[in-house]
Amino acid sequence: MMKQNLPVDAETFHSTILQWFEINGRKNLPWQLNTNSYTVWISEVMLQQTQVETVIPYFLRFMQHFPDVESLAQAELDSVLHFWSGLGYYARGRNIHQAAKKIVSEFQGKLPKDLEQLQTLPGIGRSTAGAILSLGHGQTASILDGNVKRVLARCFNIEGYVGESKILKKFWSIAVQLTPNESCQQYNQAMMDMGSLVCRRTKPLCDACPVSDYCQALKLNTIGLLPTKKAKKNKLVKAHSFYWIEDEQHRVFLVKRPPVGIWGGMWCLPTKDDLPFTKNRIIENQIKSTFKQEFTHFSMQGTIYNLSEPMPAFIMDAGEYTWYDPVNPQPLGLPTPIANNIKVNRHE
DNA sequence: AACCCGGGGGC
DNA sequence: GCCCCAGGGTT
Repeated sequence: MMKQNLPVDAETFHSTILQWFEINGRKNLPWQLNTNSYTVWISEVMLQQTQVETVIPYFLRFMQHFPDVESLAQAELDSVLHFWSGLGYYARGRNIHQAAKKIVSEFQGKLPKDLEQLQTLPGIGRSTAGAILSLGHGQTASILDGNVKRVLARCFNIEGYVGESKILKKFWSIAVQLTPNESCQQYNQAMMDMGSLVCRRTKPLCDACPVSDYCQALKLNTIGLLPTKKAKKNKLVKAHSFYWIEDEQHRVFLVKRPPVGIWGGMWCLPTKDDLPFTKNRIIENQIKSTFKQEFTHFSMQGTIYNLSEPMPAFIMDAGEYTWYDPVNPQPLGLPTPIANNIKVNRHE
């Protein structure tokens, strides 16, 4: 892996971090008492997407009922998920149960002491494997959780979203270079504590930071920009056509949309799907109006076409429909852009 | 309401 | 290898 020149001497960095940890680090969390690879594993998986304070009671209950790998492996999945209930990301609970069975059947009931073997267990990736090795087995191994990423991003001014594989490799490269052979356990714990207690996502406590002297982001005033956020995904713009059909009383033809999917169950101007016969009858200059509606995953560019020809009889075979009087409207659910356009375009 | 978080899984 | 997903907490 490409070596990068770090703007700080690694040993100086370690001793500063460890010194801070002695005084300020977390040392009395439930999984830090009687620590073993099993407690590290369970707590680290719980901590993957959940904060320390939330995890504590779950961890204690879990340990009471599943004190070791064997008890977990023998448990019913329902029981495991029961004690996971409320933590979220229930795949973690399923994974932990599956992994326990595998540990019993393939690893003699003991968590492997090898990075690659650990990662064959469901729910254990590179960072969690590193945590189990360093915190649980006292070995030298690197970790890279969200807190460590934040500390590294700022301290070494690493730009780029960590979701990109290129950037992730860069983070791992630096994390590995900084991982000390001495006191690796304390160092890893210290980096996580630093990230969550000092180098916080918002309102970081730079005055209390042990490495503020080396912090590139502090020097460059980029703390607030790092770590780089996920780029706003440019949404797909989808063009949708709607058709405006009026009867003699200037009522507008609406159809009820399918119960699921976008605007499920709402009343809407008909689309091509509702009026397949429209295909050859649309004349471009008959556009009545256009609108744009933003959704989470896409933007809808809507075009409403006039369709003033006499209604073919077979339209009555269409799905659920109604004639909607915009002046004295029925109490129906209409999507906002459709309702707005009907209001604007209604015949007075 | 937007954003965050490690790993799994589909493609 | 890339992208999306899960869900409760924080801001």
